[in-house]
Amino acid sequence: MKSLKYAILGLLCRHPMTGYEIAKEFNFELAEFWYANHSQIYPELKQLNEEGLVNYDIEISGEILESKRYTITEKGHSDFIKWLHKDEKIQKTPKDVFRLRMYFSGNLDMETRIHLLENQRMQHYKRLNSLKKTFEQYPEVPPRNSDRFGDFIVLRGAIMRQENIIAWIDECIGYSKEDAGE
Amino acid sequence: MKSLKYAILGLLCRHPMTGYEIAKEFNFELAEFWYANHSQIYPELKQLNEEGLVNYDIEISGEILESKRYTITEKGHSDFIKWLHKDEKIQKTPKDVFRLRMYFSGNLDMETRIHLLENQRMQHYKRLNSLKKTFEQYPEVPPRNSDRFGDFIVLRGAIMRQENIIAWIDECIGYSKEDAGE
DNA sequence: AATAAACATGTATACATTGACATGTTCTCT
DNA sequence: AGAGAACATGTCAATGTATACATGTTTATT
Repeated sequence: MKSLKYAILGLLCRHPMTGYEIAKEFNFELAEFWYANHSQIYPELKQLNEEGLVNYDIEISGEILESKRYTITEKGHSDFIKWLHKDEKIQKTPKDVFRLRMYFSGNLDMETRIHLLENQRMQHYKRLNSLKKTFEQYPEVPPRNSDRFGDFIVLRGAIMRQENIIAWIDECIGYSKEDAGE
Repeated sequence: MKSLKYAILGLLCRHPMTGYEIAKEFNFELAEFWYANHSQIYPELKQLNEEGLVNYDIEISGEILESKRYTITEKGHSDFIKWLHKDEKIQKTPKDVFRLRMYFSGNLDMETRIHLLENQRMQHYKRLNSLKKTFEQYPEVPPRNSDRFGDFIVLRGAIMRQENIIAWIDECIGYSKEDAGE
């Protein structure tokens, strides 16, 4: 696996970053498909440094506050590129607690079932809108070789995924309401 | 979270099962949204038994081969129903290694990028077809209160998800090929 | 001047998950 | 009669992840 390793190396390919900045990326922009807390990132950076895949320079803010700005090494870069080229089996479909609930929804009365579905729908809808807002930053498809192209297609994928979940929930609500009067 | 606990209790709500049978479910039918190995299931069943949520009877096959058939207790049932009723925040969007790759695809030449996309597409397409095959078992929507209704909507969701991933990959291929001649 | 938010880095504990180790029985097919 | 698949249950070690613990500085706001 070791995907975190490559997620970090990939970011450092773009430009040098501190652990703090990487953690921020993993909790905002990238969060649509990857995330990690700083408690995972700092030890990982330490290890990558020991393996010679990254170096760092210490920067001082103000009087004494230190931060380590990590730079990818040549070895780190080639490791990353190698990983990026690998053909991959599609991953196991992700665990989904809500689908697990719906799988067992025969144990719920129709009212509760619809309530749960509509609650999820509402939340996914909000999320979709916030993604669409972000998407407005791209009035056109960015150049295919820029970093922004990667950002763009992944964001587009997140929107499509979100719309699809909502469509599924709508279908479920529809099925549940069908002949509900009988 | 302890979702595994409720996944198991939910199955046992339907009818008594052995650990082996539960493991099979988690690696076939349910695998579209949940899975676990037997190495996780057996200890979990042991604990559920200690908590008084399940009981078991020992069955003998042949001469000596023992299997434990687990039954849900009243406490187990009410615990499960309580969990099933809970409103939930939507879960974090799942990690996705392929999207991570595509996020960094600016580092790949166009040929490799399209190759990776088409490879994923092919695999997802196969998966979609096998889901559709399973779906043929449902010529109509099962009764809303049957267990099969849960199976049905979750399978429908899996198909929609799969179609959506393929649509996204097609978009990505389209964007990548656009003005590729320049 | 005080407070809160953001910057900055780390460790520790608990839990979840995977894959291997470990052992044996029963059934089905050839 | 033998082989292989399926049945059946468990443990262990390593890895991955989440949450909390721990400590402090700098910047922006009031």
